[in-house]
Amino acid sequence: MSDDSSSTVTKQKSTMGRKKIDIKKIQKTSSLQVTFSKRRNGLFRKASQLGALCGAEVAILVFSPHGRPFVFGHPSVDSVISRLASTSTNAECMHTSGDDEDTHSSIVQSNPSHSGTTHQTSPDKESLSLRLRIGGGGSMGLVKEETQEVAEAWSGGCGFWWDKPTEKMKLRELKQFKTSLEDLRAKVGMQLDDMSRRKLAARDFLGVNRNGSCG
Amino acid sequence: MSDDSSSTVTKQKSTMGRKKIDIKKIQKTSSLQVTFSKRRNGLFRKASQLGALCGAEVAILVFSPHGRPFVFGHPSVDSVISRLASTSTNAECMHTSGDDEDTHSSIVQSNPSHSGTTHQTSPDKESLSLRLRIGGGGSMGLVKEETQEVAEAWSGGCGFWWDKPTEKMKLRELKQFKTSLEDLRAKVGMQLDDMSRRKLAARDFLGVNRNGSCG
DNA sequence: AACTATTTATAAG
DNA sequence: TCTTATAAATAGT
Repeated sequence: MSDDSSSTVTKQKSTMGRKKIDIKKIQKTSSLQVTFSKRRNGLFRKASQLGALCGAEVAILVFSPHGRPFVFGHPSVDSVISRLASTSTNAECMHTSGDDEDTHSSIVQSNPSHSGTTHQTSPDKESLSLRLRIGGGGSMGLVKEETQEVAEAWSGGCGFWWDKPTEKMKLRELKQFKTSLEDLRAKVGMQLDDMSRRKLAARDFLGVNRNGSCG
Repeated sequence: MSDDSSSTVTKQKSTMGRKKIDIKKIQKTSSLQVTFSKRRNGLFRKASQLGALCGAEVAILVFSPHGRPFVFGHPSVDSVISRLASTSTNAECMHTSGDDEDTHSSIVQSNPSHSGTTHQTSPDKESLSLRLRIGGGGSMGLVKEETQEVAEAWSGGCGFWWDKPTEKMKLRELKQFKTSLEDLRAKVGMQLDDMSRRKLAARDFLGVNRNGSCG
């Protein structure tokens, strides 16, 4: 706000400011990492806001250029995936689009099981050796310190989680994840049959070519 | 840039401009829908850019407040989900990253199968009766008209897709999705066993309570 | 990791 | 849906 620009001294710009870039693969490794990190955070922030603002459920999986996975979920990844699984049981539609720089790959719609917004599960902290390299933080005056810790404990590590899972994982959550997967497996199994049936029915209904593209 | 504010006529602002809002559940239904739509698009755009810029793979699932699912994937949802599934099964080591500042729920790490960026499947448009209510797009001077159309066709329906799936779906993709699910089912199955084993081993190694919370 | 000048995203209308 | 003023995200330092 207040800036005595009336002064004679020329305040030279300390930075050039943000520059426009085109959406092409970044080549420079260092900036690639920085950008990935920044934008991943930005993406998750947006997702979080979408969830909070609209009561939407969101799950995001990201594989870094190096192949490292990052997951975001609101209220949780498991819940969203489970919901998709159950959703898919009754359903069938999907579509893919594609182009390159600014595009969505596919958009799917399914059934509304519950429209209520379950908010984020509170991070029950009964971690084992969770606080390994919590460090970080700093100027964040927010209430989600707890989540913060958990997230960092998850992301910062040198081994992969399935190798030394307990080093930074809550056994409770491991169990939950397992349950979730079992559930998913069961649902997927049902869905496969269900889908086959529906697909055939749909094809029949439409009377479309029952020769090639949709066997 | 150029604005002759020196003129006597007061150019009254046509809009009040963007206002700051707090990230709480929007109550007004109409603005909820508008906001959801805008922000979902924004989220997908960001995800797309992350993929293009960094060669990352991204998958997003969103359930609208009404329960309608929207999916985004780069290069495709299936590929990312499959990768997650397979990821959990193998193992190798790498280094860390880890930082976070806003609100993620959880972050997981896994193995780098391939760091290359498989780019998006080309949009073979052989939809059935896809263009039902395409309407839309007017002043969009971009190359993604197609994507735009598709997105609208998907989101702007009044019925649910599982009710009238074939109205906007490619049977070919249904088949692909099924295959993908079969694959996922298999992988999940393996992972479950793998996880059980590892969990027990880890528990043993740590000597933690083998009574309650981690059955 | 902090800082800004800018570009983008968007709340209102 | 289209515009506009402003809030936010972020590229480069």
